[in-house]
Amino acid sequence: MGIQNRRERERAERHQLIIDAARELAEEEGWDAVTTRRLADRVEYSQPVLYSHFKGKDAIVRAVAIQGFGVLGQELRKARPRRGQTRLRATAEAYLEFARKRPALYDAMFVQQIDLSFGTEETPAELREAFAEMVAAVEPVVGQRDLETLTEVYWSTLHGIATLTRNARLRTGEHEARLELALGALSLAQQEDRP
Amino acid sequence: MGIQNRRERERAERHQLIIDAARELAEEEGWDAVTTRRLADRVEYSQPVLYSHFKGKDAIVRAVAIQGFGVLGQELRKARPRRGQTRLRATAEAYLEFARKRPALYDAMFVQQIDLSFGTEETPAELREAFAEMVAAVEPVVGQRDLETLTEVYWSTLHGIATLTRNARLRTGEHEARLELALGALSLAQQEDRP
DNA sequence: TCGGAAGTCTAGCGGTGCTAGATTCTGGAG
DNA sequence: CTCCAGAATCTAGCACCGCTAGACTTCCGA
Repeated sequence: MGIQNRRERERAERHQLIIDAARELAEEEGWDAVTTRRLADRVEYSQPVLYSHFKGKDAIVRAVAIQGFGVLGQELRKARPRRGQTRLRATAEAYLEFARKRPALYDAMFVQQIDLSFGTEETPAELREAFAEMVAAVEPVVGQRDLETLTEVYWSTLHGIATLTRNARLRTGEHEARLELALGALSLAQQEDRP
Repeated sequence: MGIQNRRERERAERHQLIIDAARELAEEEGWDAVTTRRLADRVEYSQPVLYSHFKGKDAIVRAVAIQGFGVLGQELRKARPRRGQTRLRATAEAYLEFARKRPALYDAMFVQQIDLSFGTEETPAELREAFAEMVAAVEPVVGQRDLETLTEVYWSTLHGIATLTRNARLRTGEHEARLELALGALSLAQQEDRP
């Protein structure tokens, strides 16, 4: 009994060890460098051990991505508006900073194909919670509009800025101006609604 | 002389044949299925022939992407506003339709890493022209704002919607509502500026 | 007619994700 | 303490990947 317990605990630890090693390797050298051989080397087990924990490489990336949503959720939760700053802006800045500072993690969450759908029953809690933070940020400016839809637009804008910036498709150095314009646009309707 | 001419012509035709075959294969089975072996099979030449035309596989994807921007530019140019529709909306709808109907092409342009930077001197004409169409769509609603920056925000929003929709990260069936909200937000400042 | 250049191919390198089957380790029964 | 079943782990290999050296074939011009 106790032995079984220890084994399960060790197994869970190794499971997490693999996920961490994959994330670290990706953050150091990009996802192209994350091969099953290098990953196995890093955790000091042979390749087949990976397959006793995950169905395949995709499942490992997927696990990294889900935990990435957990980290994103934390970052957004921590982002409290500074003096004179709206929550909409504080959250947006935190989101974009996350995308910029952890490109490999963001990649796993959004660029690598990992078959992770939102808004269905089996959506992991991490995803739901991160989305909830964005809903809360949008709520103060929603006005007459539909809250969830507006949040999706807000998120899309941030995601678009994040990815286009990364691919060098936007002018550099205009980051602040873009954010200003984007947030201004999303908020303005609120002012419109006031008499 | 005439012989040299014919050879160059044949070479150019084969160059385009390779690009078309790569695009078609990607559109049929996704970019994962585009291997140099299968591509060589399809154009009925051996692998090394590909390398006499392109530096490597990346260069082929890059060529597909650039021509993709050409197609996108055409689609946006064709998209004239219907009765009572703004150009901002007509262009947005054309953009999103392009992303939805040609996912593999859109992938090459934005998801596959192809080292294709915007806004520098060596930016291909196709990219510049597609961007110019978006600038023209945004111009009527720019108000006091900076035109290029607003276009980047517009583009980011569309790109975000396109990619998140594809990865099933947004609710299905709310497409129209999202677009309505997004375009409304981007346009509203214009009305604000009026006395 | 024939030599050389241009064009094209075969065969192979080191890598990939993944797995069958051999081997080692472990813990409880006798 | 010994032994063995089953769990845990590894070695070795498959079919495929991007890419290329070097052999071979084709064709033009002297």
